[in-house]
Amino acid sequence: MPPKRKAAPAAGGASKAGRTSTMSTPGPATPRSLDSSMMSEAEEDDDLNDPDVTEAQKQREQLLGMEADEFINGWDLGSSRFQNQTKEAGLDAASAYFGKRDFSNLPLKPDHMNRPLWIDPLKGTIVMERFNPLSEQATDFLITIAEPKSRPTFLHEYALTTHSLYAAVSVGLDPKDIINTLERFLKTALPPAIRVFIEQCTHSYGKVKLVLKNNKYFVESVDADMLERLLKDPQIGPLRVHSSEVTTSYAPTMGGLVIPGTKNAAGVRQAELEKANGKPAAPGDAGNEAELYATLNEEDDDDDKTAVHSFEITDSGVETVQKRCLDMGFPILEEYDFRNDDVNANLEIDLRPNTQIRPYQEKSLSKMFGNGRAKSGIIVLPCGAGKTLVGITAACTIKKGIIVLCTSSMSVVQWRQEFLKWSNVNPDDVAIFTAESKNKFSGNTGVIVTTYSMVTNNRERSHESKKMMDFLKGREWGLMLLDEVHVVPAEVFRRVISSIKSHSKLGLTATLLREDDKISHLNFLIGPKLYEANWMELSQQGHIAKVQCAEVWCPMPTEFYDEYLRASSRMKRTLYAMNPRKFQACQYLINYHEARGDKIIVFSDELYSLKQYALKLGKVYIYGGTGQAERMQVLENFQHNPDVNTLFLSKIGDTSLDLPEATVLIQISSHFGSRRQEAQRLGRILRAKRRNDEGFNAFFYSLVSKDTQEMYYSSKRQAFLVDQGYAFKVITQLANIEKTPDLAFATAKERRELLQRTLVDNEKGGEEDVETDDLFGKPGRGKKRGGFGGGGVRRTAGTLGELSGGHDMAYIEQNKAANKTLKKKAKDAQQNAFFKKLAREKERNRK
DNA sequence: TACGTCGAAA
DNA sequence: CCCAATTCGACGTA
Repeated sequence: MPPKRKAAPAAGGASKAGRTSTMSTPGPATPRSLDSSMMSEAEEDDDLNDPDVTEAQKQREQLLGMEADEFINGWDLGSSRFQNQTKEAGLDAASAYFGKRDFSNLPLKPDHMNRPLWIDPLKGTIVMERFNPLSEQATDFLITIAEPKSRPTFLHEYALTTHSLYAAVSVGLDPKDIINTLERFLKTALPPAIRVFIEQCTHSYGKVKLVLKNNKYFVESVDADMLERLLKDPQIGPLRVHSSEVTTSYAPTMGGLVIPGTKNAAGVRQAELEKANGKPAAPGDAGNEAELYATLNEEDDDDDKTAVHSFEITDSGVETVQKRCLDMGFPILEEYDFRNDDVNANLEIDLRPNTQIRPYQEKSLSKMFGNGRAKSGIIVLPCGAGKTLVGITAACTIKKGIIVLCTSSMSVVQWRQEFLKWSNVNPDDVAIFTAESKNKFSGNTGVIVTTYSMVTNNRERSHESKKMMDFLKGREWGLMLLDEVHVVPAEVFRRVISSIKSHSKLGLTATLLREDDKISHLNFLIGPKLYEANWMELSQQGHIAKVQCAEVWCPMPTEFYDEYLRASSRMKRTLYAMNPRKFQACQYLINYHEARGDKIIVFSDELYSLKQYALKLGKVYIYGGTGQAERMQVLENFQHNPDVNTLFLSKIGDTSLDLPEATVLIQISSHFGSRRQEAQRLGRILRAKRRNDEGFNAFFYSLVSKDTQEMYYSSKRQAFLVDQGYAFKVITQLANIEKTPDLAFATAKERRELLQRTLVDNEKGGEEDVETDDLFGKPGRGKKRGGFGGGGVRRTAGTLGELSGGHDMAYIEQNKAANKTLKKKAKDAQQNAFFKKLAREKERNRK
């Protein structure tokens, strides 16, 4: 067996590089194989060039494997255990010069040039050279078996995790294929630790299933011993419903399943692949769907007469069982054999004719339905890439009762509309369950769209809601669609999973990121990540907009900086948001992009500065306190009124607004280092319709006050986008900014006033709202921080900034016509009217 | 409309 | 390494 032979040398490969590899760096080997600390003894006397695998070696491998398993499990999913080990092991003297990441002594295969992958011994990640001709194939393969960690232009990093491997098996790969293919693509030998890890992960896959029958959950397995073992488990055993017995039935047969909206191109690709490889590809060689189907259908045929044993568990025990099984190494699968479900009514739903889903949507769905059943799991697509359509297509495939969970009532409405738009479902069958409306569908099955909190809330609720909840809980759903699934691990939301029973769950999100560690809970709450799109690839293919990202560094005028240094953290926030240089930069960018005809959204997490900016620039804004009607009005105008091109938003815009299309995004205050927020905001401009225009770019600016905490946060926030392949330019000077018409705070005097007003307003709690331009009245709600009045008027040293400086480190070439503000008068008139209307509205709201 | 509860954020 | 305290927003109910 070739893999074994190759793997054996790899065991010692790195740690003994000096002896075995002709091209290794002399001296103590620095980069070890994956786990030098635990392998070194075992390997010490290996003859690595021995072509034969001896029995002893096999045993040793076995042993290593166990350790390896333990070891890799520790390293799996971001554990620092591995890093610690390598740290402890220490690095040799030479490596100090090369850094820890000198891997030059890893033995390369002779034809390594033709192989795109290698394994980073420090991180245990698989690294792919994107420029290698085989990288396309390798990518297909890797996204099937591993999780993408980082995908900038030239080097992609993937990590093998238990879940990614389970996912791989679930689409029909077997360990041999994974290992062989990996070997084929690797420049270096596959470390045995990884091979064993793969074998172990894949071995126990699919042994245990969770199925829903007659509104009851059953743990099911073809392996009676396995079930026995689970029943004896101290955690799982008690969760069994005692009246129930262990039952036996027969697994159903599979037929060919066609996901609606897909092209039947898989077969063609398969043929091409075989040609490219020069041999018939082994099943799963490159993650090709056709192969997967083929493999599975074979298996299914074998499965025909397999006995299945099962026992019932309590509803509340589901999560525990899932978690426990995962911990024990038998991840419990949820697969819904919806085509053979004749208990639940079929839903009359199909994609509208001529709806063609995009290749990556098809790919992600084929992961879900890869074996003819519906697997639970998560699909990660950037915003604007059509997550909704993926969900709807899944619904149209399953054709059973569908429940959709969203984060806000806005997106509830959105989802319903999308359902009506993309499918032929009867509008009466798509019901909404929110605070406003609590309708059931007319027929005996249908689609329910609701929010997490509606379903979660178990406090006193209105009679209507209660009835509705009973309804939701009392039936079996075919598919639970979880929008923005990254919110689910929250303690409250996870209750949804057990209270509403669904045969399958599909989580959708743009960013499977949280700043806490709860994201891994999704693996047992919902299922493995089935697919994650590559943002760069999608934007190259024109599915999402190309984005220019830039970070604009705005110096702080000295008087501001002085205040900043001695301010409380709260005030610091306000101060660096109110930095007049930042304001100018913002004004400049708005000016520039409005002249180009862009629609601009400005985000500020800091409410005070949000309002100040918006008022000073005469732009509309929305924040949490903005009434519903006003919001709609502002959004409406932003969308359709050619004279309202800039919209200021608080973090309300992150989740709970359905924003119209914008092409430019400016962040003036982005306080926390939340990668998710950054990504989500970027997503706001990805759906730009003009994206297919030649050379069209969307713009993403992050305004950062120099030498403040913001710099740090900013880099943290960007981490995710950088991993997605976005490059952030740093702009220190905006060309001809001083020529901006009506440039604000151009004089030192104005800046001092701004500073003082900022200090005063924020000190005494700001309920006396800003005198000037108070079009919107004071905030509708929200208690202000107390604090004693008296607004200390601070002394400021008026120094003049140097921004008007001579050299242009120009980023945007100033377009001559750019500064011609468009139809300024008409605009002013119209906007004034608009503002007045809003003011009236606000006034009315206040009463 | 105000209040309470809850989540996210580092 | 974990926690704290704070802020803003959403939502449901009264």
